[in-house]
Amino acid sequence: METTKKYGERADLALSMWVKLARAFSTFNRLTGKDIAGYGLTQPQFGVLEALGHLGPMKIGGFCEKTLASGGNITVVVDNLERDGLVERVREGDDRRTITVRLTKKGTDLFHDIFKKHAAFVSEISSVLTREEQRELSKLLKKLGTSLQKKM
Amino acid sequence: METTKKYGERADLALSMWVKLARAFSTFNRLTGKDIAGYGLTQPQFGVLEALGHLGPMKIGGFCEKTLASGGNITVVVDNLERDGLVERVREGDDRRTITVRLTKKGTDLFHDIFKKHAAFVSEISSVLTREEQRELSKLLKKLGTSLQKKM
DNA sequence: TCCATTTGTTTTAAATTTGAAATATATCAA
DNA sequence: TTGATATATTTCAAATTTAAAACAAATGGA
Repeated sequence: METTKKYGERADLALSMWVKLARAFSTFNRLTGKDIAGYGLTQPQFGVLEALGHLGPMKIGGFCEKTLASGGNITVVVDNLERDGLVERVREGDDRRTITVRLTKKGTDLFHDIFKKHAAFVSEISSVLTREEQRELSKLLKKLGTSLQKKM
Repeated sequence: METTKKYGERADLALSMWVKLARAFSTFNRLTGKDIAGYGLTQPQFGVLEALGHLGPMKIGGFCEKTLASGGNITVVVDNLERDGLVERVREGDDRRTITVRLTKKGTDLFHDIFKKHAAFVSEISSVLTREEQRELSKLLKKLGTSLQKKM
C-alpha cells in the first residue's frame, strides 16, 4: 500500500484504487481471453454471441452499448461471425436503416455448449474471493461504473 | 442485479462481478484516456512516463510488468518518446543486452507538470465513491488481482 | 574453450481497434 | 413537398497491439 503522500491524501487514494482496478481487470481479462481463445473465438466475437444468447436478437447498435466495442468495429466482428455461419443479418421492422442480428442454429448450439464451460471457468477463477467478498466488490464496482457513466 | 439462476448461484455471482469489473474499468479508462490525450500523449506513453517518474530509470523489461503492455510494443512506445526528446536510452551496467531508459530534463518537467493535473482529475472522478468505499474497493481489487496473478 | 540454452530487445507481419468520411434512410419543421 | 438535420451502418485509412521470428549477449556445463 502506498503510504507516501505525493499528491495529497485524496488523490493518492484514488490513484491507488485506479491502479488496482486496472491490474485486476487486466489479469482477469487475460485469463478469460485464453479460455475464449480455446473455443476458437476472439473476445469481441464471444461478446457478441453472449449478448445474442442472453438477450436475444438485437440491432448492430445494441452491441456497441453491451460489449463496449466502438462502432465501426462491430461490423467486422459480425461479418466474421456471419462468414462462420454463427449469426445472420436480417432486415425487419419498419426502419430500413437498422439491421437485426440473430443467432443461427449453429450459433445457438455453439453458444450453449461454450458458455456453460466459460461460466464454470469464470466461477472457478473468481473463487479466490469468498461469495461475500464477490457481492461486496460487485456492489462497489456497480456504483463506480454507473456513476462514471454519467460523466462521459 | 441478475436474480435468475442461469448457471448456478456461484457462477451467476462470478459472471455478474466480472461484467461489473469490465464496465467500471472500461468507463474509468475512457475518462482517463481523454484526460491523457489532452496532454498530447497516448495511454502507453503516459504509462511509461509515469513509471519512470515515480520509480526512476528502468530497463525495457520493467515496463512490461509495470504498465501491463506486451513485450515488443514497448519498443515502439519508447521509440516515440525518444523521438520527442522525453526519454533516452542508455547502456549501463555490465549486462550489455539490457538498455536503461530514463527521463530527459524535458521529460521530467513534462511529467511533473501533467501528472499533478492528472492526479487531480483521477481524484475528481473517483469522488463518486466515498473515501471509505475507495479503501474497501482497493482492498478487494488488490486481493483479486494478486490472487489471479498466481493463476497466470 | 566450446556449445547449448537462456535472457533482453528489436523487427516484422498479421490482426484489431479507432475515428472520420460516406451512404442510406428517417424525421420534422417550414 | 422540400430541405435540414438526425440516426444506423459501412467503408476506409491510420494507429495500436500482439505474437512470433530474429538478433545479440550472457550463462553454465562439458
